[in-house]
Amino acid sequence: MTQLRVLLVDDDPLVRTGLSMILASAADIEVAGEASDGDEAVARVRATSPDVVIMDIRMRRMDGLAATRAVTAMADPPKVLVLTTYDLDEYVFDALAAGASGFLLKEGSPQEIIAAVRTVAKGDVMLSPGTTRKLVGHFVAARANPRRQRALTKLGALSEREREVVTAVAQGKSNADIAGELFLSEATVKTHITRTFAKLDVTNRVQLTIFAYESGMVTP
Amino acid sequence: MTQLRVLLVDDDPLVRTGLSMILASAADIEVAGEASDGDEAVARVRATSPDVVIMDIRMRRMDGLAATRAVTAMADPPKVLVLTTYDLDEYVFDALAAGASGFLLKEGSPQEIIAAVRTVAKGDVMLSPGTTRKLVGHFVAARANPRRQRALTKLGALSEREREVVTAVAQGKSNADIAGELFLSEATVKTHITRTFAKLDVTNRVQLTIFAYESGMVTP
DNA sequence: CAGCCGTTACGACTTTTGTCGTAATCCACC
DNA sequence: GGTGGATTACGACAAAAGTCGTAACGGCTG
Repeated sequence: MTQLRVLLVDDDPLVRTGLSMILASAADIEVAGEASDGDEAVARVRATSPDVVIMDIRMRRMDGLAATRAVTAMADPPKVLVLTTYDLDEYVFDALAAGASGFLLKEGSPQEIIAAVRTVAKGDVMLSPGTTRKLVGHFVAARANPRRQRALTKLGALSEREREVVTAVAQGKSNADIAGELFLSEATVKTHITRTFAKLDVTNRVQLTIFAYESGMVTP
Repeated sequence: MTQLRVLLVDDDPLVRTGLSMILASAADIEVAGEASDGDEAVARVRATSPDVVIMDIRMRRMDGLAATRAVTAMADPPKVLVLTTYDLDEYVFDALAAGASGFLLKEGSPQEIIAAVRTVAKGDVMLSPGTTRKLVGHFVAARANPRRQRALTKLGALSEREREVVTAVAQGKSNADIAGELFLSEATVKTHITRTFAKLDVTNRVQLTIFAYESGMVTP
């Protein structure tokens, strides 16, 4: 097994030194380089292709988020471990979206830091308990929200044909479009639509579209 | 610190015995009871109010998901640790939505099982690396999808007024409604809307609504 | 300061959407 | 075997949405 090569990116030399010393104590980890801002980080990644990048989120010049995006967009990208001061930072979700594999609290113990590097290196995600909870919360909220539940029960009231029509409406199609697609007259399409208005308790096709989105019938 | 009281729910007595023996080896954990199906589980929770319920997901009678929902809906609910055979089971997300705090693989080591109980007992979420990755993947997919990105750039082209109008449209309001709300004539509202059609590259208000949802301007 | 662009504003006209009354068809249940 | 409810179907009419031409106003720039 070869060494895990790590690139440190932080505009504070002290932080870099600290991390460097901590990582040096792990036999399987090697510091492959350092950078003090985002632009430099991208260049160093290109030059040294490390396994893991430890990236401060707040930096001058290109910020950590942009740098994370840039780095993870490269071919055969390294894993990015984001360095934050506070857990539950608002940046956390943005960082995940930017391609980060995990977070490192600046006050983390040496063991935690080393463990985090190993975790992301092997392809796992390293989240704090709080972040995980928040992520689950997001997910659950999106799926369990009461409006969605109500929407789902109503959905059962629709016939097959009506569901087809609703789906088409929710894609922004005109009645004429839908009629052509389903081989109906426009008049019939309208009947179907009006019936769904009553069943779903809405008054126009925009509200029908909103319903379709809330129920998960169609998705963004 | 008092003992962590655990209720075991599995229709296989052997599994219950195994778990019971493993948990007995932890000084801070005590098995408060056992149940062999969902209905019984709900009754035992009510009777013994445990801190943690270890719940098999596949059971006769009331299944584990329904039981999880029932249990977490109670007042001062216990944490539910779901017992699954395979990681990345499809049930995983349903279980989270049902209120589970974590998952336990049936092949987990005794230490892992004990650690999981302690983790959920203190309010943290216990996910396997694979599940966490999947969850993050979901989240990232929802936020980083290219359509959303395109939508966001177009959003910048709208004036303040236009954004107000679009938001109102995407809530299913009629032009007359919007005119009243913003103190405009209906004609003016129409002008604004038509202008946004051009800017956002859509042809009717349903598509405008779809845009608003995709861009995150309004959410379900 | 004149000219220009973008925003806000309006009304007349056209097109699309939505309502209503009506009817044929199918299926379940008496 | 028929009766009633749900589904699918249509057209005529009313209402809303959308188009177009036009114009006032503010700010910015040459």
